[in-house]
Parts: sequence; structure tokens; C-alpha cells
Amino acid sequence: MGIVERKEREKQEMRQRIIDAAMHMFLEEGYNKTSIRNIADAIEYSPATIYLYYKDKDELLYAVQKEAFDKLLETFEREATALDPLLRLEQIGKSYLRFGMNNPELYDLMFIIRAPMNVDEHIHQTNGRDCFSLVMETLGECIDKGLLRYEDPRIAMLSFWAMGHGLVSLVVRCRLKVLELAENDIDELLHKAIDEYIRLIKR
Amino acid sequence: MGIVERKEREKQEMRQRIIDAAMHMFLEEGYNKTSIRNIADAIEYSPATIYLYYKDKDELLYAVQKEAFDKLLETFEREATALDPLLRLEQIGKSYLRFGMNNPELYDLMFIIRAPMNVDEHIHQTNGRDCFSLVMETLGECIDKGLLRYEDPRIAMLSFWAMGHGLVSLVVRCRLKVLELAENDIDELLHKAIDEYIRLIKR
DNA sequence: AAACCTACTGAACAGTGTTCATTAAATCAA
DNA sequence: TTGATTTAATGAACACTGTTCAGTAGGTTT
Repeated sequence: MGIVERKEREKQEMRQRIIDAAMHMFLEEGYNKTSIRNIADAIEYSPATIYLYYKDKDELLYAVQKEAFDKLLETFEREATALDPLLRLEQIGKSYLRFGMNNPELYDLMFIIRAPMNVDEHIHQTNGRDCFSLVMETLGECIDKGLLRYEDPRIAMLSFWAMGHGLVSLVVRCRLKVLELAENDIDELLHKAIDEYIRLIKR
Repeated sequence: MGIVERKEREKQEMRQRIIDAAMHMFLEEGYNKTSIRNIADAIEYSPATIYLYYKDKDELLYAVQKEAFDKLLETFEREATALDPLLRLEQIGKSYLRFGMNNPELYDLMFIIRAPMNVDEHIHQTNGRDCFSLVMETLGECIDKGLLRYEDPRIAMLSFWAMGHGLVSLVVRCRLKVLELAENDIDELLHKAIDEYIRLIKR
């Protein structure tokens, strides 16, 4: 009897249908402006049904986040392929910047949105782990080969990420306006900033 | 007749009473979890009254934000007093970090919270301007004296701020958990990261 | 004392996340 | 095939949210 298998499959399909709709609407309108009722409307089910598949709106967020990190990882693996670790590091930086600038709502979801504390904190340790391992390995290789002016890989990782995240999140949350930069220059300036940073950390 | 003056004074007092309560509750519970009704309760007025003094919840946010930037400016002026611009830059960096770590909710309000687009964008150009001028001047002085490995002050400002903001905001929004650092080390690591950054940008 | 003005409020509107008893349908056992 | 049981889905409700507005009480002016 394949009934239980089919049911399990249907359950997974339903879960997927929900997060597909959720992802779509989160990107279109943002997390806060997307209501469970809107998502329910989109998939033509009642709002209560969603709660049969996801415990609450946060769990929905984390599911979408997970898919987003998969996308970022794919992007890294596609765009940061250089064998030279230093060059690869630069590719990663540029890739990160582009990813954030091209998918601001997605970036928001992954790196900015308030992480509610009622959820298992473990999520933050698993979601995105692979992405960070990839960066970590590249940084480690650079340091091992003595290519960087960093000694401690933790400091290097922290700094590298902080620079990337700082740049993207200031743009995504409109905080650069205070610097009164021309809107068109911003993209170019960010890339220059990363270039400069890479230049600075090179030994 | 001092009646109109008294009334004006009372109006200002009421405005102040409202944002005092708002600031207090924003810091205690965060912006999103603070409702107009809660604020109204705290000052023992009806929710509708608040709308006589502030157009909407966002305007309340910007008023609180303004006070917060005043606080940050005071902090800078108190803690970053060195005559040597390079040393002063370091003091600013440390000061910024401490400010963010000691007042995470305030920091959130100032630099992370989604800036609604229905508000006059001009706010983002005025709120915090003084703080940035101060940093800008120090950076400018450093560059003029040839103390930094940056040429373009805009890139320098962008990078310096991105590093600071990146570090603080990753902590404030719990994104460092993925790096599995010991909770106690974080404060120290952030300061080391800033130290390293200053070291890197020194000519 | 009557008119006016202004500060304030209660009640309502449309929306939110979430829960739960009830219903309808699919599955299972006889 | 029929009856019992499990499962999936829902409508309605609850307790919130930001915001608006007609109505009121009281101080101010004429």
C-alpha cells in the first residue's frame, strides 16, 4: 500500500506550495507586509490550513531563509571559482555584494530581519552554515598561505563579513542617504569599497 | 497675555512626555512590540491623543531617532577627543562599537529598522547628519595628512562606517551565531576587529 | 452669561497572527 | 459494501494592531 507514501508526498508538496507562495510574496512586498491571509489567498486555502504545515509565521520565515541560503551558496559556487584563494575571496566579496543589491528583500530576510527569540536558536546555527564554511575555507587558505595581513581566521571572517554586510545593509535599509551620494554612484562605490578592502588586507 | 505662550509650552511638554514614554518603551520592548495603546497607557491618555501631537507611529520613531543621534554625538564628543586624527578615528570606532553593544535597541532604531517610504525621505538626510560630519571631518583630516591608505574620502567613510555597522548589526540581529563563537568572546572579538581594521588602513 | 475654541476621548474600521470546534472526505476494518 | 475511524480543511472567533472621527467637557474670549 503506497497510500502513506503518497500522503507524505502530498504533505511535502503542500509545504512546498506554501513556502513558494510565501517566498514570492516576501520578495514582492516584504515579510511584514505579507500576511498569512494573503499567502492563504494565493494558494487558495484557508489561513488556518497554513498552521497545519508550519507552526507560525516565523517558521515560514526560516523555511524561506533556508532556500535563500541555498541560492546564495549556488551563487558562490557559480561565481567564485578561481583557484587562487585571494582571487576567489575577491569573487566571493563581489558575489555577496551583487546578491544583496539584486535581491534586497531576500537579503533582508536572510541577514537583517529581527530573529524572534521564541524560535529555537539552533536555526541560526544551521541556516547558512554551508555559505559560511565556504567563505571560511577560502579565508583559511589565504591565511595559511600567508597572503593576508590577518593572523586569526575568526577575526578575518568577522571583518570580511562585517564589511560586506555593512555595505549591503546600509544600502538596503536606506542609511546611506545621510552621506548624500548620487543614487547612481552607489553601486560603483560599493564595489570600489570592496576592492579597496581586498587591497588593504593583502599582505 | 501669556496664555498662548503657556499653551505652546504645554504642547511642547506633551510632545516631550510622549517621546519620553515612546523612547523608554522602544528600548524596553522594541519598536514593533510597542503599540500606540501601550504608550497612551503609560502617559495616561487615550491613544487618539497621541495622534494630535504626532502624525503617525513613524513620526514618533523619527523623533526618538533624533534624540538617539544627539546621544551618539555627545558620546563621540566625550570619548573621541584626541588631537591626533588617527587616534581620534580609533576612538570613534571604539565609541561606536560600545554605543551599539550597550544600547542594542537604540542602535536598532537608528540604523537597522526599516525606514518606511511613506515618510519624507529628507529625514534620512537630516537625522544623524552631525554625527557623520564629525566622522567625515576626522577621516578627511587623516587623508589630508596622508595617514591613511585611502585616497577618496567617500570610500573611506563608506568603508569605515560599513565595518562598524557590519560588526554591530551582525551582533544586534544575532547573525554571528552561525560562526559559533563563544558568547563571552564576542565583545572582545569586535574590538579586535576594529583594531585590526585601523591597523590595516594606516599608511 | 453666551459664544467659541481647543484638548481630549470612545467607539469604530480594517487589518493582523493564531486557535479551535466543527465539517467533509478519504481510508480502513468488517 | 457498509459502518467506523482517521485525517485534512475550514469558519468563526479572540485579542491584538494603527488610525480616524464624531462628539464632549472645560477653559477662554467676547
